[in-house]
Amino acid sequence: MQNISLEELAGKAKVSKTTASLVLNGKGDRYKINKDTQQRILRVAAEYNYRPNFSARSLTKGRTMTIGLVVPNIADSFYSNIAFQLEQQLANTEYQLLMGSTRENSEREEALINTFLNRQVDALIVATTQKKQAYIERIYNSGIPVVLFDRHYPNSLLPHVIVDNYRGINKLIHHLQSKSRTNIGYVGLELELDAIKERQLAYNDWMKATSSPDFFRTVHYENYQAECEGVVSQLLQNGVDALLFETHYLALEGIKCMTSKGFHCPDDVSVVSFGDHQAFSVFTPGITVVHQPVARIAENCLELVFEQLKEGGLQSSGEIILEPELVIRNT
Amino acid sequence: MQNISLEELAGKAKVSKTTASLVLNGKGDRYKINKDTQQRILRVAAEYNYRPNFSARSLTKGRTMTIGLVVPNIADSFYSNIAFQLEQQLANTEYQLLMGSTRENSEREEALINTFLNRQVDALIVATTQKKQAYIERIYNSGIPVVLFDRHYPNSLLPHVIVDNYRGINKLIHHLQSKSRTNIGYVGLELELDAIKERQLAYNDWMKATSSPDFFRTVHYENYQAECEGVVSQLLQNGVDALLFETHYLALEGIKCMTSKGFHCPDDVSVVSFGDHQAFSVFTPGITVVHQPVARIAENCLELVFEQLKEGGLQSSGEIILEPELVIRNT
DNA sequence: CTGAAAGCGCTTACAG
DNA sequence: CTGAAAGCGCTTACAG
Repeated sequence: MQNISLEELAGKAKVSKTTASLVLNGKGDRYKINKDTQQRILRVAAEYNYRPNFSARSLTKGRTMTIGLVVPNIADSFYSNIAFQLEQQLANTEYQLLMGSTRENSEREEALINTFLNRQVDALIVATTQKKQAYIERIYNSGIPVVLFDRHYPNSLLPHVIVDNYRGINKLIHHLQSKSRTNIGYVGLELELDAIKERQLAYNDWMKATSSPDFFRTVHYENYQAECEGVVSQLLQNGVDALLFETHYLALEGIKCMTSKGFHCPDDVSVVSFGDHQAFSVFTPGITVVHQPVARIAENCLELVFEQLKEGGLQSSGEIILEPELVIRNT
Repeated sequence: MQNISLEELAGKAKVSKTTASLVLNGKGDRYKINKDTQQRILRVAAEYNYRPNFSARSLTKGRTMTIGLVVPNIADSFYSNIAFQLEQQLANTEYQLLMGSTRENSEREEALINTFLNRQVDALIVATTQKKQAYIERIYNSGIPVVLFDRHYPNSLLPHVIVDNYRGINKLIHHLQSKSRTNIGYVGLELELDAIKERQLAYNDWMKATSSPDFFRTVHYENYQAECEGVVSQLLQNGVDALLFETHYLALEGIKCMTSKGFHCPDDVSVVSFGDHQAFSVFTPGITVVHQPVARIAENCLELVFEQLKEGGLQSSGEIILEPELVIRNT
């Protein structure tokens, strides 16, 4: 098990480091190394369980075969699913994922990216706090592949894969209307994120267009549990007949509050959510949601990464907008 | 942004690489480098945004400051929470996490560990499929720090932090009994894991001791959703008044089936789960669970890692058994 | 077909 | 107080 070096390996196989290295890297045939010699080298390598030193290889090749993943919270089911997908799709490549959570803190985001850069990751996939545009652009412009997902910077050339947030909310509202709900409460987050703003805009546009009552409410990310409770009970008193949650964890919190107050879903008030969650198909009634295509998002992120890693660099526009899909359940 | 090397940096600061390296690594005072010289070096470093090449440093120091985390599934809330905790607790250290999912496939586990080892991770934290004892022991014995969590190998010296599975199930059963439930159905997994066996043993011991009817059932990991449905509806027909699920995702699936069949919880049948889930406090009624102390598990894993990394190596027994905590909700 | 040698970018004895 | 030099373990032109 104890690592032997290329040099020792070469010694035992009675060849030079060059030859050993060539063979071990599958270039034996190309360099017309004797079959016997090749066999010998391979045998010795197997026998001593030779592990090429990754740091040394990275140093000479200038690549670490590592991709840095930065998300707000890896314990959040959306991001952990993205991580899982990325990892699975990367499983048959040489790439590995290094990851970290920002907890929506932009300082932590910068520190994390910085750490990853210090480690010479070959690319960065980040769900940004959207407060580090200049910093990330500087990195991107210095030649390091970057792809943003879930959140992006409008008016920026940074490659990104996002979901059509506006349409997502629209779909939810239309669905609710088809169920004859008109007093639709909206529970969102107080965050400076474009993805969030888009969702809120969709609701507000609808509200104005239909002259619906203003049941638009937001809570703070850091204290969403407590605030959500307050907002929901207030909305309930105001007589909403539907509650639209901007994100899955708000919906979870909201449902908790609703049922604790004895309100029934969907009879009293219908609940829908932007973003799915394992629990939503388990609840009775099942919660209708707009689903974010996790596997597709991961796939597209990697496509953009590899496109940048390739010779000519990014060829496409670098913008991928996915359609969120309405999953109709019982609400 | 373009990286400059130590050599260039030294050139610009008009010192040798040695001096620059010393100062940059905070050893300036120890080596009594002139204050002025130090200032100059630091200034140049800042000006050119010097990033020491991590691969080069790893190569010379023989350490990568990287810990490999191997779990069955990073999208599983239990493991993603562990990952989050590890990452947060590691945030003020130089260590980073590299992670991968085995999907309970032991071949994939070996491949993953192998990849991590190729990358010279400094330590391994793994929730093993429990089919790779010899392989992992060989690694451990070769001097690489390893800590197992969630699953371990009984009769092995591999350091591990686990939960008292037997007691966990016991607590759940006692709780159910205190609610006067006697026909307790058990839904578990068909997996060769000690953690699982312990849970099942606890149920079976209780069953025999109390001459309770045999409502012990298992499903296959790969097809648990479909099979769970079958098992649960059968148990329901058999007239159980309580359902004990061996793990959170089985409970989720079971509840779905139960409610779809019109059974009410806890009136008709009370549901409890080994392992908590975000949804369980949202459901009405709240699901009583035995909670796995995620933060403590992560903390203890790191303690064992660092103990092994330290000079003398492991001093403690290397076995940490945590108590699962009963969280009583409405069931 | 195969080897000697340079180089990747650091750190750290060793000198002075 | 500071520098020249060796060495970490690879890869890859360059020779022959």
